[in-house]
Amino acid sequence: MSSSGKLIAPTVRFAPSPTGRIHIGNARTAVFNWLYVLKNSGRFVLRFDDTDRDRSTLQFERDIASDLAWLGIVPDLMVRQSERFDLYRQAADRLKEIHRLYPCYETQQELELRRKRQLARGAPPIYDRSALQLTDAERLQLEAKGRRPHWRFLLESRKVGWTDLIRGPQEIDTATLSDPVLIREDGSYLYTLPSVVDDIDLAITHVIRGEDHVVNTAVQIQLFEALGAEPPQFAHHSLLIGADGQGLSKRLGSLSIAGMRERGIEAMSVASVAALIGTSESVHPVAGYEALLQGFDLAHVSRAPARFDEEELRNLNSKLVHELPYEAVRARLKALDADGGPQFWQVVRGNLATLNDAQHWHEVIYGAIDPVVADQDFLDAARRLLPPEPWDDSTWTAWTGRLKEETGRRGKALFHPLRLALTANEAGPELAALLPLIGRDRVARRLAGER
RNA sequence: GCGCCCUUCGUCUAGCGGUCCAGGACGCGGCCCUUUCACGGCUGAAACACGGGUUCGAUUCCCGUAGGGCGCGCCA
Repeated sequence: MSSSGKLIAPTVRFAPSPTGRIHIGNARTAVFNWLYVLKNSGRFVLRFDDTDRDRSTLQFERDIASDLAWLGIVPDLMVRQSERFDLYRQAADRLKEIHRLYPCYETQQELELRRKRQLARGAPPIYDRSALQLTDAERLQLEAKGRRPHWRFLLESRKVGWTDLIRGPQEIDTATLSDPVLIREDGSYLYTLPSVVDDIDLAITHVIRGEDHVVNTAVQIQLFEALGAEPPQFAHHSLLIGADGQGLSKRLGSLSIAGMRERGIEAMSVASVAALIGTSESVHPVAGYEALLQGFDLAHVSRAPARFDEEELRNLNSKLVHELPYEAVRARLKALDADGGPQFWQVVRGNLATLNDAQHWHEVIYGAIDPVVADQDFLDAARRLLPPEPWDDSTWTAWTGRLKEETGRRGKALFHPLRLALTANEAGPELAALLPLIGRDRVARRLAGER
Protein backbone atom coordinates (compact mmCIF):
# COMPACT_ATOMS: atom_id res chain seq x y z
CA MET A 1 0.00 0.00 0.00
CA SER A 2 2.60 2.53 -1.02
CA SER A 3 1.43 6.11 -1.27
CA SER A 4 2.53 6.26 -4.88
CA GLY A 5 0.05 3.53 -5.65
CA LYS A 6 2.83 1.50 -7.21
CA LEU A 7 2.23 -2.23 -7.03
CA ILE A 8 4.72 -4.05 -4.88
CA ALA A 9 5.17 -7.76 -5.42
CA PRO A 10 3.79 -9.54 -2.37
CA THR A 11 6.50 -10.97 -0.20
CA VAL A 12 5.86 -13.71 2.31
CA ARG A 13 8.10 -15.45 4.75
CA PHE A 14 8.17 -18.88 6.25
CA ALA A 15 10.06 -18.56 9.52
CA PRO A 16 10.80 -21.85 11.25
CA SER A 17 13.21 -22.05 14.13
CA PRO A 18 15.80 -24.69 13.33
CA THR A 19 15.25 -26.59 16.53
CA GLY A 20 13.66 -29.61 14.87
CA ARG A 21 12.32 -30.86 11.60
CA ILE A 22 9.06 -29.74 10.11
CA HIS A 23 5.87 -31.71 10.46
CA ILE A 24 2.60 -31.65 8.59
CA GLY A 25 1.41 -28.60 10.52
CA ASN A 26 4.42 -26.48 9.58
CA ALA A 27 4.31 -27.84 6.07
CA ARG A 28 0.75 -26.62 5.80
CA THR A 29 1.87 -23.09 6.69
CA ALA A 30 4.70 -23.32 4.17
CA VAL A 31 2.36 -24.58 1.46
CA PHE A 32 -0.14 -21.79 2.10
CA ASN A 33 2.67 -19.25 1.79
CA TRP A 34 3.96 -20.94 -1.33
CA LEU A 35 0.55 -21.00 -2.98
CA TYR A 36 0.05 -17.38 -2.11
CA VAL A 37 3.33 -16.55 -3.83
CA LEU A 38 2.49 -18.60 -6.90
CA LYS A 39 -0.92 -17.05 -7.17
CA ASN A 40 0.30 -13.47 -6.81
CA SER A 41 3.71 -13.70 -8.47
CA GLY A 42 5.32 -12.93 -5.16
CA ARG A 43 8.54 -13.72 -3.38
CA PHE A 44 9.10 -16.41 -0.78
CA VAL A 45 11.58 -15.75 1.99
CA LEU A 46 12.82 -18.63 4.11
CA ARG A 47 13.90 -17.11 7.37
CA PHE A 48 15.52 -19.15 10.07
CA ASP A 49 14.46 -17.78 13.42
CA ASP A 50 17.53 -19.03 15.23
CA THR A 51 17.77 -16.49 18.03
CA ASP A 52 17.66 -19.36 20.50
CA ARG A 53 21.30 -20.30 20.04
CA ASP A 54 21.16 -23.22 22.42
CA ARG A 55 18.53 -25.15 20.56
CA SER A 56 19.14 -24.08 16.95
CA THR A 57 21.43 -26.13 14.75
CA LEU A 58 22.78 -25.90 11.23
CA GLN A 59 21.77 -29.48 10.65
CA PHE A 60 18.12 -28.67 11.30
CA GLU A 61 18.42 -25.75 8.88
CA ARG A 62 19.65 -28.09 6.17
CA ASP A 63 16.95 -30.62 6.99
CA ILE A 64 14.19 -28.03 6.87
CA ALA A 65 15.47 -26.62 3.59
CA SER A 66 15.56 -30.09 2.10
CA ASP A 67 12.08 -30.93 3.39
CA LEU A 68 10.80 -27.79 1.70
CA ALA A 69 12.69 -28.57 -1.49
CA TRP A 70 11.17 -32.02 -1.52
CA LEU A 71 7.76 -30.39 -1.25
CA GLY A 72 8.67 -28.33 -4.30
CA ILE A 73 9.02 -25.08 -2.39
CA VAL A 74 11.91 -22.97 -3.65
CA PRO A 75 12.68 -19.86 -1.59
CA ASP A 76 13.73 -16.71 -3.38
CA LEU A 77 15.81 -15.73 -0.40
CA MET A 78 17.16 -17.38 2.73
CA VAL A 79 18.21 -15.44 5.80
CA ARG A 80 19.35 -16.31 9.28
CA GLN A 81 18.48 -14.09 12.20
CA SER A 82 21.69 -14.89 14.02
CA GLU A 83 23.51 -12.98 11.28
CA ARG A 84 21.41 -9.86 11.60
CA PHE A 85 21.99 -8.75 15.16
CA ASP A 86 23.19 -5.29 14.09
CA LEU A 87 19.75 -4.55 12.76
CA TYR A 88 18.12 -5.61 15.99
CA ARG A 89 20.49 -3.54 18.08
CA GLN A 90 19.68 -0.47 16.02
CA ALA A 91 15.99 -1.06 16.48
CA ALA A 92 16.45 -1.61 20.20
CA ASP A 93 18.37 1.66 20.50
CA ARG A 94 15.61 3.47 18.73
CA LEU A 95 12.99 2.00 21.05
CA LYS A 96 15.04 3.03 24.07
CA GLU A 97 15.25 6.57 22.75
CA ILE A 98 11.51 6.85 22.54
CA HIS A 99 11.13 5.17 25.94
CA ARG A 100 9.33 2.12 24.65
CA LEU A 101 12.02 -0.26 25.88
CA TYR A 102 12.75 -0.32 29.61
CA PRO A 103 15.09 -2.30 31.83
CA CYS A 104 13.77 -4.82 34.33
CA TYR A 105 15.67 -6.58 37.07
CA GLU A 106 13.37 -9.30 38.31
CA THR A 107 14.79 -12.79 38.25
CA GLN A 108 12.91 -15.51 36.45
CA GLN A 109 12.11 -17.08 39.80
CA GLU A 110 10.57 -13.85 41.04
CA LEU A 111 8.49 -13.52 37.92
CA GLU A 112 7.31 -17.08 38.14
CA LEU A 113 6.29 -16.58 41.75
CA ARG A 114 4.35 -13.44 40.87
CA ARG A 115 2.54 -15.21 38.09
CA LYS A 116 1.59 -18.03 40.44
CA ARG A 117 0.23 -15.57 42.96
CA GLN A 118 -1.78 -13.74 40.33
CA LEU A 119 -3.19 -16.99 39.02
CA ALA A 120 -4.10 -18.06 42.55
CA ARG A 121 -6.03 -14.82 42.98
CA GLY A 122 -7.83 -15.51 39.74
CA ALA A 123 -6.05 -12.60 38.10
CA PRO A 124 -4.42 -12.80 34.70
CA PRO A 125 -0.66 -13.41 34.97
CA ILE A 126 0.40 -10.05 33.61
CA TYR A 127 3.64 -8.25 34.33
CA ASP A 128 2.89 -5.36 36.69
CA ARG A 129 5.53 -2.97 35.32
CA SER A 130 7.05 -2.51 38.74
CA ALA A 131 10.44 -1.95 37.05
CA LEU A 132 9.03 1.30 35.77
CA GLN A 133 8.84 2.53 39.36
CA LEU A 134 12.55 2.00 39.96
CA THR A 135 14.53 5.16 40.64
CA ASP A 136 17.95 5.68 39.08
CA ALA A 137 19.49 5.08 42.47
CA GLU A 138 17.69 1.77 42.87
CA ARG A 139 18.77 0.68 39.42
CA LEU A 140 22.37 1.56 40.18
CA GLN A 141 22.15 -0.38 43.37
CA LEU A 142 20.85 -3.44 41.59
CA GLU A 143 23.56 -3.20 38.97
CA ALA A 144 26.15 -2.84 41.70
CA LYS A 145 24.89 -6.11 43.12
CA GLY A 146 25.66 -7.65 39.75
CA ARG A 147 22.11 -7.75 38.38
CA ARG A 148 21.88 -7.29 34.63
CA PRO A 149 18.63 -6.04 33.15
CA HIS A 150 16.38 -7.67 30.61
CA TRP A 151 14.37 -5.28 28.49
CA ARG A 152 10.66 -5.03 27.98
CA PHE A 153 8.66 -3.31 25.27
CA LEU A 154 6.23 -0.82 26.77
CA LEU A 155 2.84 -1.59 25.27
CA GLU A 156 0.30 1.12 24.74
CA SER A 157 -2.78 -0.03 26.58
CA ARG A 158 -5.38 0.09 23.89
CA LYS A 159 -7.28 -2.06 21.48
CA VAL A 160 -5.30 -3.12 18.44
CA GLY A 161 -7.21 -4.22 15.39
CA TRP A 162 -6.49 -5.62 11.98
CA THR A 163 -8.35 -7.36 9.23
CA ASP A 164 -7.14 -10.90 9.13
CA LEU A 165 -7.21 -12.43 5.65
CA ILE A 166 -8.55 -15.67 7.13
CA ARG A 167 -10.24 -14.69 10.38
CA GLY A 168 -11.72 -11.36 9.38
CA PRO A 169 -11.76 -8.34 11.67
CA GLN A 170 -9.71 -8.88 14.80
CA GLU A 171 -9.36 -6.82 17.93
CA ILE A 172 -7.08 -7.43 20.88
CA ASP A 173 -6.80 -5.29 23.98
CA THR A 174 -3.12 -5.03 24.79
CA ALA A 175 -4.02 -3.95 28.31
CA THR A 176 -4.56 -7.66 28.94
CA LEU A 177 -1.01 -8.50 27.85
CA SER A 178 2.37 -8.40 29.54
CA ASP A 179 4.97 -6.05 28.15
CA PRO A 180 7.01 -8.57 26.15
CA VAL A 181 10.66 -9.11 26.96
CA LEU A 182 12.62 -8.22 23.84
CA ILE A 183 16.16 -8.59 25.14
CA ARG A 184 17.39 -11.21 27.57
CA GLU A 185 19.58 -10.57 30.56
CA ASP A 186 22.56 -11.84 28.55
CA GLY A 187 21.85 -9.30 25.81
CA SER A 188 20.47 -11.79 23.28
CA TYR A 189 17.23 -11.16 21.44
CA LEU A 190 13.97 -12.98 21.79
CA TYR A 191 11.78 -13.81 18.84
CA THR A 192 9.54 -10.76 18.90
CA LEU A 193 11.91 -7.95 17.98
CA PRO A 194 13.91 -9.75 15.28
CA SER A 195 10.72 -10.99 13.72
CA VAL A 196 9.29 -7.50 13.33
CA VAL A 197 12.59 -5.90 12.35
CA ASP A 198 13.10 -8.52 9.66
CA ASP A 199 9.58 -8.23 8.41
CA ILE A 200 10.26 -4.54 7.95
CA ASP A 201 13.74 -4.95 6.49
CA LEU A 202 12.73 -7.71 4.10
CA ALA A 203 9.61 -5.80 3.08
CA ILE A 204 7.29 -8.62 4.01
CA THR A 205 3.81 -7.75 2.83
CA HIS A 206 1.89 -10.82 4.04
CA VAL A 207 2.40 -12.83 7.17
CA ILE A 208 0.64 -16.17 6.81
CA ARG A 209 1.03 -18.34 9.90
CA GLY A 210 -0.74 -20.44 12.50
CA GLU A 211 -3.33 -19.04 14.87
CA ASP A 212 -0.99 -19.59 17.80
CA HIS A 213 0.36 -16.17 16.79
CA VAL A 214 -2.91 -14.27 16.90
CA VAL A 215 -2.26 -12.56 20.22
CA ASN A 216 1.37 -11.85 19.29
CA THR A 217 0.06 -9.96 16.33
CA ALA A 218 -1.29 -7.16 18.50
CA VAL A 219 2.11 -6.75 20.15
CA GLN A 220 3.85 -6.89 16.81
CA ILE A 221 1.59 -4.28 15.28
CA GLN A 222 2.54 -1.92 18.09
CA LEU A 223 6.19 -2.70 17.44
CA PHE A 224 5.84 -2.03 13.72
CA GLU A 225 4.28 1.30 14.56
CA ALA A 226 6.85 2.18 17.23
CA LEU A 227 9.54 1.54 14.63
CA GLY A 228 7.78 3.76 12.16
CA ALA A 229 6.73 1.01 9.80
CA GLU A 230 3.41 -0.03 8.41
CA PRO A 231 2.38 -3.52 9.55
CA PRO A 232 1.96 -6.16 6.86
CA GLN A 233 -1.27 -8.01 6.18
CA PHE A 234 -1.89 -10.94 8.46
CA ALA A 235 -3.54 -14.29 7.84
CA HIS A 236 -3.83 -16.79 10.69
CA HIS A 237 -4.94 -20.29 9.88
CA SER A 238 -6.23 -22.74 12.47
CA LEU A 239 -3.92 -25.47 13.64
CA LEU A 240 -4.21 -29.13 12.73
CA ILE A 241 -5.22 -31.62 15.36
CA GLY A 242 -4.63 -35.36 15.37
CA ALA A 243 -7.06 -38.05 14.29
CA ASP A 244 -7.86 -38.45 17.99
CA GLY A 245 -8.94 -34.83 18.19
CA GLN A 246 -6.02 -33.77 20.33
CA GLY A 247 -3.48 -31.10 19.51
CA LEU A 248 -0.70 -32.02 17.15
CA SER A 249 2.15 -30.26 18.89
CA LYS A 250 2.48 -32.91 21.57
CA ARG A 251 3.63 -35.86 19.57
CA LEU A 252 5.45 -35.18 16.34
CA GLY A 253 7.21 -38.43 15.55
CA SER A 254 5.27 -39.93 12.66
CA LEU A 255 3.97 -36.56 11.53
CA SER A 256 7.32 -35.38 10.23
CA ILE A 257 7.66 -34.65 6.55
CA ALA A 258 10.86 -36.68 6.52
CA GLY A 259 8.95 -39.67 7.87
CA MET A 260 6.30 -39.40 5.19
CA ARG A 261 8.97 -39.20 2.57
CA GLU A 262 10.66 -42.29 3.99
CA ARG A 263 7.39 -44.16 3.94
CA GLY A 264 7.20 -43.50 0.22
CA ILE A 265 4.46 -40.89 0.24
CA GLU A 266 4.53 -38.58 -2.77
CA ALA A 267 5.47 -34.97 -2.10
CA MET A 268 2.38 -33.79 -3.97
CA SER A 269 0.20 -36.01 -1.80
CA VAL A 270 1.52 -34.21 1.25
CA ALA A 271 1.12 -30.87 -0.49
CA SER A 272 -2.43 -31.73 -1.56
CA VAL A 273 -3.49 -32.67 1.95
CA ALA A 274 -1.66 -29.69 3.44
CA ALA A 275 -3.32 -27.27 1.05
CA LEU A 276 -6.83 -28.72 1.07
CA ILE A 277 -7.51 -30.05 4.55
CA GLY A 278 -9.51 -27.61 6.61
CA THR A 279 -10.65 -25.71 3.53
CA SER A 280 -13.88 -25.81 1.59
CA GLU A 281 -12.09 -27.53 -1.28
CA SER A 282 -12.46 -31.30 -1.35
CA VAL A 283 -9.37 -33.14 -0.20
CA HIS A 284 -8.23 -34.90 -3.36
CA PRO A 285 -4.90 -35.75 -4.97
CA VAL A 286 -3.50 -32.97 -7.12
CA ALA A 287 -0.52 -33.70 -9.33
CA GLY A 288 1.09 -30.27 -9.26
CA TYR A 289 1.00 -26.83 -7.71
CA GLU A 290 -0.43 -25.25 -10.85
CA ALA A 291 -3.55 -27.38 -10.45
CA LEU A 292 -3.63 -26.78 -6.70
CA LEU A 293 -3.69 -23.08 -7.42
CA GLN A 294 -7.08 -23.29 -9.12
CA GLY A 295 -9.13 -23.43 -5.97
CA PHE A 296 -6.69 -21.72 -3.65
CA ASP A 297 -8.03 -18.79 -1.66
CA LEU A 298 -7.18 -17.85 1.92
CA ALA A 299 -10.84 -16.96 2.37
CA HIS A 300 -11.66 -20.66 1.91
CA VAL A 301 -9.60 -21.66 4.93
CA SER A 302 -11.72 -22.65 7.91
CA ARG A 303 -11.32 -21.09 11.34
CA ALA A 304 -12.00 -24.39 13.09
CA PRO A 305 -9.11 -26.77 13.77
CA ALA A 306 -8.96 -29.63 11.25
CA ARG A 307 -8.01 -33.22 11.92
CA PHE A 308 -5.04 -34.72 10.17
CA ASP A 309 -5.33 -38.45 9.69
CA GLU A 310 -2.42 -40.24 8.12
CA GLU A 311 -4.71 -42.93 6.79
CA GLU A 312 -6.43 -40.28 4.70
CA LEU A 313 -3.02 -39.26 3.40
CA ARG A 314 -2.21 -42.85 2.47
CA ASN A 315 -5.50 -43.27 0.62
CA LEU A 316 -4.98 -40.07 -1.27
CA ASN A 317 -1.42 -41.08 -2.06
CA SER A 318 -2.40 -44.36 -3.67
CA LYS A 319 -4.91 -42.57 -5.86
CA LEU A 320 -2.21 -40.13 -6.90
CA VAL A 321 0.20 -42.97 -7.71
CA HIS A 322 -2.41 -44.78 -9.81
CA GLU A 323 -2.54 -41.78 -12.12
CA LEU A 324 1.18 -41.08 -12.46
CA PRO A 325 2.47 -41.39 -16.04
CA TYR A 326 5.53 -43.50 -16.72
CA GLU A 327 7.73 -40.54 -17.63
CA ALA A 328 7.05 -38.99 -14.24
CA VAL A 329 8.29 -42.00 -12.31
CA ARG A 330 10.90 -43.53 -14.60
CA ALA A 331 13.93 -42.10 -12.82
CA ARG A 332 12.66 -43.11 -9.44
CA LEU A 333 11.81 -46.62 -10.65
CA LYS A 334 15.35 -46.93 -11.90
CA ALA A 335 16.67 -45.82 -8.54
CA LEU A 336 14.53 -48.53 -6.93
CA ASP A 337 15.91 -51.00 -9.49
CA ALA A 338 12.30 -51.56 -10.49
CA ASP A 339 12.11 -50.02 -13.94
CA GLY A 340 10.26 -52.57 -16.04
CA GLY A 341 9.39 -50.10 -18.79
CA PRO A 342 6.13 -48.33 -19.69
CA GLN A 343 4.23 -51.58 -20.13
CA PHE A 344 5.24 -52.78 -16.70
CA TRP A 345 4.24 -49.47 -15.11
CA GLN A 346 0.89 -49.41 -16.85
CA VAL A 347 0.03 -52.88 -15.61
CA VAL A 348 1.25 -52.44 -12.08
CA ARG A 349 0.52 -48.86 -11.00
CA GLY A 350 -3.15 -49.43 -10.17
CA ASN A 351 -2.10 -51.78 -7.39
CA LEU A 352 0.40 -49.58 -5.65
CA ALA A 353 -0.12 -47.82 -2.36
CA THR A 354 3.23 -46.09 -2.70
CA LEU A 355 5.66 -45.91 -5.57
CA ASN A 356 8.06 -48.05 -3.56
CA ASP A 357 5.62 -50.95 -3.90
CA ALA A 358 6.65 -51.12 -7.56
CA GLN A 359 9.75 -52.87 -6.31
CA HIS A 360 7.61 -55.71 -5.01
CA TRP A 361 5.80 -56.20 -8.32
CA HIS A 362 9.01 -55.90 -10.27
CA GLU A 363 10.33 -58.76 -8.18
CA VAL A 364 7.11 -60.74 -8.63
CA ILE A 365 7.22 -60.36 -12.39
CA TYR A 366 10.91 -60.55 -13.22
CA GLY A 367 12.50 -62.02 -10.13
CA ALA A 368 12.40 -65.28 -8.26
CA ILE A 369 9.37 -65.94 -6.07
CA ASP A 370 8.21 -68.90 -4.08
CA PRO A 371 5.02 -70.01 -5.81
CA VAL A 372 2.15 -70.93 -3.54
CA VAL A 373 1.04 -74.40 -4.55
CA ALA A 374 -2.08 -76.02 -3.17
CA ASP A 375 -3.00 -78.42 -5.96
CA GLN A 376 -0.03 -79.58 -8.00
CA ASP A 377 -2.10 -81.78 -10.33
CA PHE A 378 -4.12 -78.80 -11.45
CA LEU A 379 -0.99 -76.72 -12.01
CA ASP A 380 0.59 -79.57 -13.98
CA ALA A 381 -2.40 -79.58 -16.27
CA ALA A 382 -2.07 -75.85 -16.66
CA ARG A 383 1.57 -76.21 -17.54
CA ARG A 384 0.91 -78.80 -20.22
CA LEU A 385 -1.57 -76.47 -21.89
CA LEU A 386 0.77 -73.49 -21.90
CA PRO A 387 0.80 -72.08 -25.44
CA PRO A 388 4.08 -71.31 -27.17
CA GLU A 389 5.36 -67.73 -27.24
CA PRO A 390 4.97 -65.02 -28.45
CA TRP A 391 2.41 -64.05 -25.85
CA ASP A 392 0.10 -61.09 -25.79
CA ASP A 393 -3.01 -59.84 -24.01
CA SER A 394 -5.16 -62.59 -25.49
CA THR A 395 -2.92 -65.42 -24.35
CA TRP A 396 -4.47 -65.55 -20.89
CA THR A 397 -8.00 -66.03 -22.15
CA ALA A 398 -7.01 -68.67 -24.67
CA TRP A 399 -4.93 -70.59 -22.17
CA THR A 400 -7.40 -70.52 -19.29
CA GLY A 401 -10.20 -71.33 -21.72
CA ARG A 402 -8.54 -74.60 -22.62
CA LEU A 403 -7.71 -75.27 -18.98
CA LYS A 404 -11.35 -74.80 -18.13
CA GLU A 405 -12.42 -77.38 -20.72
CA GLU A 406 -9.80 -79.81 -19.56
CA THR A 407 -10.44 -79.56 -15.82
CA GLY A 408 -14.03 -78.40 -15.63
CA ARG A 409 -13.00 -75.66 -13.24
CA ARG A 410 -14.27 -72.12 -13.52
CA GLY A 411 -14.35 -68.85 -11.66
CA LYS A 412 -12.37 -68.58 -8.52
CA ALA A 413 -11.43 -72.28 -8.50
CA LEU A 414 -9.80 -71.75 -11.86
CA PHE A 415 -8.05 -68.44 -11.28
CA HIS A 416 -7.15 -68.29 -7.64
CA PRO A 417 -4.64 -71.18 -7.73
CA LEU A 418 -3.05 -69.69 -10.82
CA ARG A 419 -2.68 -66.28 -9.17
CA LEU A 420 -1.07 -67.86 -6.13
CA ALA A 421 1.30 -69.96 -8.21
CA LEU A 422 2.25 -67.18 -10.62
CA THR A 423 2.50 -64.27 -8.20
CA ALA A 424 2.48 -65.71 -4.67
CA ASN A 425 0.03 -62.91 -3.88
CA GLU A 426 -3.68 -62.97 -3.05
CA ALA A 427 -4.30 -59.73 -4.89
CA GLY A 428 -2.65 -57.89 -7.72
CA PRO A 429 -2.93 -56.62 -11.26
CA GLU A 430 -5.04 -58.41 -13.80
CA LEU A 431 -3.43 -61.76 -14.65
CA ALA A 432 -4.15 -61.35 -18.35
CA ALA A 433 -1.88 -58.32 -18.34
CA LEU A 434 0.68 -59.86 -16.03
CA LEU A 435 1.12 -63.07 -18.01
CA PRO A 436 3.03 -61.71 -21.03
CA LEU A 437 5.31 -59.72 -18.72
CA ILE A 438 6.22 -62.76 -16.66
CA GLY A 439 6.89 -64.79 -19.79
CA ARG A 440 6.66 -68.46 -20.58
CA ASP A 441 9.86 -69.65 -18.89
CA ARG A 442 9.03 -68.19 -15.50
CA VAL A 443 5.39 -69.18 -15.78
CA ALA A 444 6.31 -72.79 -16.50
CA ARG A 445 8.74 -72.88 -13.63
CA ARG A 446 6.30 -71.39 -11.17
CA LEU A 447 3.57 -73.81 -12.19
CA ALA A 448 6.04 -76.57 -11.37
CA GLY A 449 6.43 -75.05 -7.94
CA GLU A 450 9.97 -73.90 -8.62
CA ARG A 451 11.48 -70.50 -7.89
C1' G B 1 -8.02 -19.22 36.54
C1' C B 2 -8.59 -15.46 32.57
C1' G B 3 -8.83 -14.17 27.22
C1' C B 4 -9.57 -15.28 21.95
C1' C B 5 -11.41 -18.76 18.38
C1' C B 6 -14.26 -23.10 16.96
C1' U B 7 -18.66 -26.94 17.05
C1' U B 8 -23.24 -29.46 10.14
C1' C B 9 -22.72 -37.03 7.87
C1' G B 10 -16.89 -41.31 10.76
C1' U B 11 -13.52 -37.16 8.37
C1' C B 12 -12.81 -32.23 5.47
C1' U B 13 -16.66 -29.05 4.51
C1' A B 14 -21.17 -26.10 1.48
C1' G B 15 -24.89 -23.33 3.76
C1' C B 16 -24.42 -16.41 5.18
C1' G B 17 -33.66 -16.50 8.00
C1' G B 18 -37.85 -19.51 4.12
C1' U B 19 -34.22 -22.27 -1.90
C1' C B 20 -32.40 -27.78 3.37
C1' C B 21 -37.19 -33.93 5.07
C1' A B 22 -29.42 -30.04 4.38
C1' G B 23 -25.24 -30.29 -1.04
C1' G B 24 -20.05 -32.09 -2.35
C1' A B 25 -15.46 -34.86 -1.36
C1' C B 26 -12.78 -38.89 1.35
C1' G B 27 -13.95 -43.25 3.91
C1' C B 28 -17.77 -47.17 4.44
C1' G B 29 -21.83 -50.62 2.15
C1' G B 30 -23.99 -52.51 -2.48
C1' C B 31 -23.92 -53.27 -7.77
C1' C B 32 -21.26 -53.46 -12.48
C1' C B 33 -16.57 -54.62 -15.01
C1' U B 34 -12.92 -58.67 -14.55
C1' U B 35 -15.26 -66.43 -15.94
C1' U B 36 -10.63 -64.73 -9.30
C1' C B 37 -8.51 -60.40 -6.14
C1' A B 38 -7.05 -55.51 -6.71
C1' C B 39 -7.77 -51.14 -10.08
C1' G B 40 -11.83 -48.58 -12.41
C1' G B 41 -17.24 -47.14 -13.12
C1' C B 42 -22.11 -46.59 -10.90
C1' U B 43 -25.04 -46.38 -6.59
C1' G B 44 -26.63 -46.29 -1.26
C1' A B 45 -26.53 -45.31 4.03
C1' A B 46 -24.79 -41.40 6.92
C1' A B 47 -24.88 -34.82 10.13
C1' C B 48 -27.27 -29.25 11.75
C1' A B 49 -23.57 -30.63 20.09
C1' C B 50 -27.40 -29.31 24.01
C1' G B 51 -30.82 -25.63 26.34
C1' G B 52 -33.09 -21.06 26.15
C1' G B 53 -34.51 -16.82 23.44
C1' U B 54 -35.52 -13.32 18.74
C1' U B 55 -38.82 -14.20 14.53
C1' C B 56 -44.68 -15.79 11.00
C1' G B 57 -40.33 -19.01 10.30
C1' A B 58 -34.15 -20.91 12.50
C1' U B 59 -28.62 -25.03 10.29
C1' U B 60 -28.42 -19.76 9.47
C1' C B 61 -29.19 -14.17 14.53
C1' C B 62 -28.52 -13.53 20.30
C1' C B 63 -27.50 -15.70 25.28
C1' G B 64 -26.08 -19.78 28.18
C1' U B 65 -24.16 -24.95 28.85
C1' A B 66 -21.01 -28.75 27.21
C1' G B 67 -16.86 -30.18 24.24
C1' G B 68 -12.39 -28.83 21.45
C1' G B 69 -8.19 -25.62 19.76
C1' C B 70 -4.94 -21.63 20.88
C1' G B 71 -2.84 -17.94 24.07
C1' C B 72 -1.42 -15.90 28.97
C1' G B 73 7.59 -17.55 28.80
C1' C B 74 14.23 -13.97 29.82
C1' C B 75 10.28 -20.40 23.62
C1' A B 76 9.21 -19.54 18.65
